[in-house]
Amino acid sequence: MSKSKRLMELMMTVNRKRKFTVGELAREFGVSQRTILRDLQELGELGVPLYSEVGPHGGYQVLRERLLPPIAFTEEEAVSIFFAVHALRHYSSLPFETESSSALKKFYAYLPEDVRERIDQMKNRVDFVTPARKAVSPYLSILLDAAVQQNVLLIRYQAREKSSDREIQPIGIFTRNGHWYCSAYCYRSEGMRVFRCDRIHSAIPSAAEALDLRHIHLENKASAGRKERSEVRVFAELTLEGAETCEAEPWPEPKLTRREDGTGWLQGTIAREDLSYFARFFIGLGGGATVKDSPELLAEMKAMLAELLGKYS
Amino acid sequence: MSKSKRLMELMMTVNRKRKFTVGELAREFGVSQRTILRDLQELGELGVPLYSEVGPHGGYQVLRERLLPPIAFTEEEAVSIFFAVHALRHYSSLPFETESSSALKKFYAYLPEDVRERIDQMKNRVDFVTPARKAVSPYLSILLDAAVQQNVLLIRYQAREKSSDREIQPIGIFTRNGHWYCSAYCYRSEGMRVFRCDRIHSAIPSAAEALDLRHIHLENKASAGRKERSEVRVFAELTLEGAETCEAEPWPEPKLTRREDGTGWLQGTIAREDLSYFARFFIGLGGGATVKDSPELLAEMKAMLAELLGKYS
DNA sequence: CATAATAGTGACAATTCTTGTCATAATTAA
DNA sequence: TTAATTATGACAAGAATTGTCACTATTATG
Repeated sequence: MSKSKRLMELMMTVNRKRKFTVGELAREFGVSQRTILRDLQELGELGVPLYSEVGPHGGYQVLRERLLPPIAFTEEEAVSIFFAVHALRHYSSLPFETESSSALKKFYAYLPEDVRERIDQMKNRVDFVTPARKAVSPYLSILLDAAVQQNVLLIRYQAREKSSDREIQPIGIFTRNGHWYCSAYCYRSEGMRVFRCDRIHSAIPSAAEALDLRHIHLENKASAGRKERSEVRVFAELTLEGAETCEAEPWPEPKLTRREDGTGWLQGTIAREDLSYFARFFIGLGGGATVKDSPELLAEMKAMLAELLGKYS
Repeated sequence: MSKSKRLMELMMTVNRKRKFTVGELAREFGVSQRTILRDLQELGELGVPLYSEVGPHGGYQVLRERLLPPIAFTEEEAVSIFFAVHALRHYSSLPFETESSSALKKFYAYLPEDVRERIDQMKNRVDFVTPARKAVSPYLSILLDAAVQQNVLLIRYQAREKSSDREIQPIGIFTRNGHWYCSAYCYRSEGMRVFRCDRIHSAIPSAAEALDLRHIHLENKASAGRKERSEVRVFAELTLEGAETCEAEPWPEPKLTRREDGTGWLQGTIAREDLSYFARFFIGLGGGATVKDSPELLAEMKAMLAELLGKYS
């Protein structure tokens, strides 16, 4: 094998393994240790961040940076990647150490000129908008780590006026409409809950024993067992416009069903404590929704409407 | 320069230029043509898809696939890129030839094992949600092309019940909350308008002469001149919750201002034709907003509230 | 402390690779 | 036809690569 080829393969091998020794590579490539040493030095000069330690259990390591081997991307693929990463700029908080802008710069810098030109032309003409929120969520990576490792956290959570401490076991985090949320099993309410991450004002590891919830994740969390609680039925008829607005809502319940013509209905049960939330939601739909059920919800809505009407008279 | 280094740089150079000749490279690298020829053959053996044609205006070309040269990404950067591209899967329509999933596969396949493991662990625990819409927007790439090239399109647009034909000159497209929108200068209303792309039922090139709107793009379109139309003032006091909801809204007007404590106010002017939209919006804010101005808006809101109250009595 | 496992250096000679040069084909657009 | 291209082969000078050997230095472990 020629030296050039060996160097390329060495680069890949070295990136694949986190740690390795000179002898190991020498055997693998069928050359002498001396040669590998020389090769490694050359790789270092070419920019691969190598670090070595002598002694038993010593050896070479590639530092935090990994060289991504040459990947064949088509122009379209490169454009997709660019805009996907570009879209992340709207987020004020991310669960990773916001390295996305440096990644984007590198990626952009290495693209062929003509693809770069195409991107430049498109940059101000395509956008993936996310509402820019001022609220930051400093605990995203802690929550995510806890979800991955299935640890229990003790959080201080600010709900409306009052703040409370609770132990939660995160299932995952997600962002919607500019806010970050954390799905978690809440030990206080003994069920799955969704917390808005910018309302979590502290998060520390808890000593509590974790439940085995490894099989539950963001895709299937709806099926997680929940404690019985006071629930009320909901049924609402929707116009086309009303149905479209509901489509954008994240809740698993009540469920939206749509007819051929675009209209539809919402049906399901909600927690009694969410009554006022849904009352306001349906009022916000205006003529787009006609709530038929339940009486409690209708009563809440009427009260709210009367109050508003009073306010503006 | 050693051969290995030259080969690496050659790979990058070759990917940057679309077309090149042997003599060109020989001059650039300061070696003989014979050497470059040998190098190119070696690059070919290493997987770079080279293609050559003899004769005048012949030369070498890199085929459709471009090799992205080895880029040093940190682990965090690679993770960011992965999740950014991963998030695109929520979109049913994209303005590029949806190559994002193949890009993702390649990218994933080439990552070092341990980063891949980390991603696997996080995959079901982080998500960037976008409401899944059923409506598709088949004209996205046509609209985008028109925006880039500043062409005029004749579209058939379905607004509420009636559909109409209009000539527009697209400024750009953007997605929010699961819908795609197109900002464009509308020749019929002689001003900037935003169209929902899934309501565009045809789009063909128009013979009309394009205006010079090259300086206008998504970031600054608000400043584009608009036709005089009947406007009404808006002023509303907002609680913290109300302000947060407003923050997520896309309109440039009325403007949101926030105080230290999180509360704030909305102030500005809106088109008279949007009155009922805003009336409903403010009603949806419930106690979160107290509208103070203008009388027309208040009247509209009162009427709407009364109607809703009547509906549920 | 001794030992073994590591990395790291230097020198040298044998070998292999690389490079430029020259000669020559083949192809093709203009 | 001509000029601009790629393409190939041969050869010799020179440069680079490689393995070997002999060292040194560092450090975890028993």
